[in-house]
Amino acid sequence: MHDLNFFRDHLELFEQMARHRGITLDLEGFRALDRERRELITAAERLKAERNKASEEIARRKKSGQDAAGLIAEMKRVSEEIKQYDEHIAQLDERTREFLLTVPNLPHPSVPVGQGEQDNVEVRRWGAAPKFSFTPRPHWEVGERARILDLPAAVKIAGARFALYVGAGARLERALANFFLDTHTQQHGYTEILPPFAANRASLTGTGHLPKFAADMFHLEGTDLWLTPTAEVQLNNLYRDETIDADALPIKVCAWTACFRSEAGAAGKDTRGIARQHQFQKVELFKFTRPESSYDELELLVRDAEAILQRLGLHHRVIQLCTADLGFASAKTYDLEVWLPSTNGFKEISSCSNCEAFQARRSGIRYKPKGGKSEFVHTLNGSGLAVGRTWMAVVENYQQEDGSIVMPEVLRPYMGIDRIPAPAAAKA
RNA sequence: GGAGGAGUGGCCGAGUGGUUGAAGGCGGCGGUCUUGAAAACCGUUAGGCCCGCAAGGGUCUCGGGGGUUCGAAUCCCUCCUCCUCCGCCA
Repeated sequence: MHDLNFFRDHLELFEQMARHRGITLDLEGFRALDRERRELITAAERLKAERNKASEEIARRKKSGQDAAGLIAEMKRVSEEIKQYDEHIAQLDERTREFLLTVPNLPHPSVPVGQGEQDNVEVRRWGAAPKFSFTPRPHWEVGERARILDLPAAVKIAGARFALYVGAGARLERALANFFLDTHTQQHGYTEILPPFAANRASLTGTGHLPKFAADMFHLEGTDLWLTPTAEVQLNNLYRDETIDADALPIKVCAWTACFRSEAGAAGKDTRGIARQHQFQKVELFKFTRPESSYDELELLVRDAEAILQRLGLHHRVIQLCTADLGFASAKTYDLEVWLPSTNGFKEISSCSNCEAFQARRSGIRYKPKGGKSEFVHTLNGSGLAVGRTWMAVVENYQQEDGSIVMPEVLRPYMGIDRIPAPAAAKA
């Protein structure tokens, strides 16, 4: 959310932002609403000042035994009037807030202006696509042959867009999550958090998931709880409505969680395999930083996520999103895309964003510099990485002609085996 | 799930309808003193919003929301959180 005063004073900035993001903002409506609201506040406060003065006078008169009945009667009328004003103002406040909550963040000047995905910019590539002496199979075929993935069972238990892993497949999921967490905590300096998998309205509003994206989440009926769509929500809200000690910054935390997404509007997209699920695991990276260092920290965050792909030996590239593709709360985003042989292309596996003070303002997360006034921190988040999609990438990139899957070196201690055996040897 | 108790400023802690945005203490900041420091002493020490070029003025905030009243930290309702006891349970 943007600061109301800043928004009012820089409408031209927001007009440009809307154009660059390809959205519409009713700025004229805002102007009228804002003007009316301020006029009413001024009028109401004038009456309140009058009432406060009169109340003192009443107290004085009563103390000295004088009559105050006339004044009291008059103030009764004034109070009625104030009540009318306050009710009207509350309505306008709510409308202002609702409007402001739907205004996305301003892109950083370094973000390329674009119309859509096609205008994203490739920043760098790492590694090379593996060469196969046979036609590589998609991960669901490899997984079914090796009997480590049972999608029909998941459909029976829960429905479409759920997955069920078996044996070494289940262990691979667990191995990946552990490898991610160990790397980030032991080598990259993040503190591990294991948060609730559900979050309330206030938390989801803080990150920007509510009110605008309610349809993308699973709401727990009859409660104020939603299944978390990403641990970004929980990690951001670790410090909601708190002032962080300046010396503690930057704070780096990471969390493994399940994530739940309704994927409304994604019908027909990624229907085969496990690329797009209602439930998936993810290790999330999150930073609270001082404003002046947040962009340096973003570069480091991307490197932390990339390091995982590199240690797994997976070919990937880094993409900078253009203005039109930028997420609601983000001022600048890099996506990491991993090579998937079956598609002969790249697939998103991580998204790393600097939200600047956008979330911090919504969530009330401040820090107090030495001798200065408290200010909002900057928040950054990134996947490090999506576990299910990494599972896909490992299975596809390390598949062998006989159907076995070689384990990358770094996973072997976690897996206890060098390769997931070929189908013939994989009898259940 | 049942029965009680509690939520005041950065922290502790007064305050039960009328100059209380809130005593006092601690902490923080500035100063006096000191070669320096400590101690002592003096002063200072929330934020949001509205009007205003500014200086400044006004208003709101004592867990959240609502109500009673001319006036609420103080009375009433409701919700949330924490604590104690009982029950249940992985």
